[in-house]
Amino acid sequence: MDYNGLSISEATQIQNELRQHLRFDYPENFPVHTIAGADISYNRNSEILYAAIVLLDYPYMTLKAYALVTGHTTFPYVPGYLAFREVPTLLKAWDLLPEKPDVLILDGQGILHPRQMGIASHFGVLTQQATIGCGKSSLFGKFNEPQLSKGSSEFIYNGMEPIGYILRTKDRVKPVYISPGYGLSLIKTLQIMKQATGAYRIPEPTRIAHEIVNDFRIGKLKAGYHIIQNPLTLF
DNA sequence: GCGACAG
DNA sequence: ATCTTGTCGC
Repeated sequence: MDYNGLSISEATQIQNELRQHLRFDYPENFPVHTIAGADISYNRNSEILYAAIVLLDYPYMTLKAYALVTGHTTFPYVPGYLAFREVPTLLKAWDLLPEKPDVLILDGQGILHPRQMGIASHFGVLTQQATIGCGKSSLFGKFNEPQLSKGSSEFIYNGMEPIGYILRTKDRVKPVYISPGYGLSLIKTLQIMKQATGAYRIPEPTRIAHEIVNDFRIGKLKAGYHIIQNPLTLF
């Protein structure tokens, strides 16, 4: 499965179709015992993508396992269409997981998107997997600056409707942008992301995924599914 | 028309 | 996203 060769207008049509399948009504007592982070890495000017999905237990955030794969894309990076570039390779890594996590965190936006179809929503609609988008910068929406202390947040609005949060994950450090991708409510999304945040700006699932995918890209780790033998408590 | 613009 | 050294602040 790939989106290579698709035009932007065709991609927009696909987003408008997929958005009809969005839902955020998974049970309020939705059990979360495992959480995963997904990330992509690549070399400049290369069409080869490196993907990692890391599996951690929740709420302790201990790394349990991870899947590494490479993929190929000719779809360029265009703001608003990141999913068409990265999702196909992420799905390859996803298929390698013997057990799926309760929640998957993606590097980018969920419904915090012009058509409510950021990468986390796109992946979620395709897989029916509960997902959350966690971006390092803003793509869409209006908001006030949160207080400087860790844990402070403000709603991000699409007009009058709150569709995500700007969350300060560390004192006096640039905030991150959180939104539901698929399945989970706004409030549950924020609660999970606060719990998944440790001592660093980037919440653990995404931070660990980024670290591991880079080790993969530079040859320190090999493709495939890996189980951690000595679980390291991250915090 | 102008500015903004995930990774 | 990646490249890349020093530097400012808590």
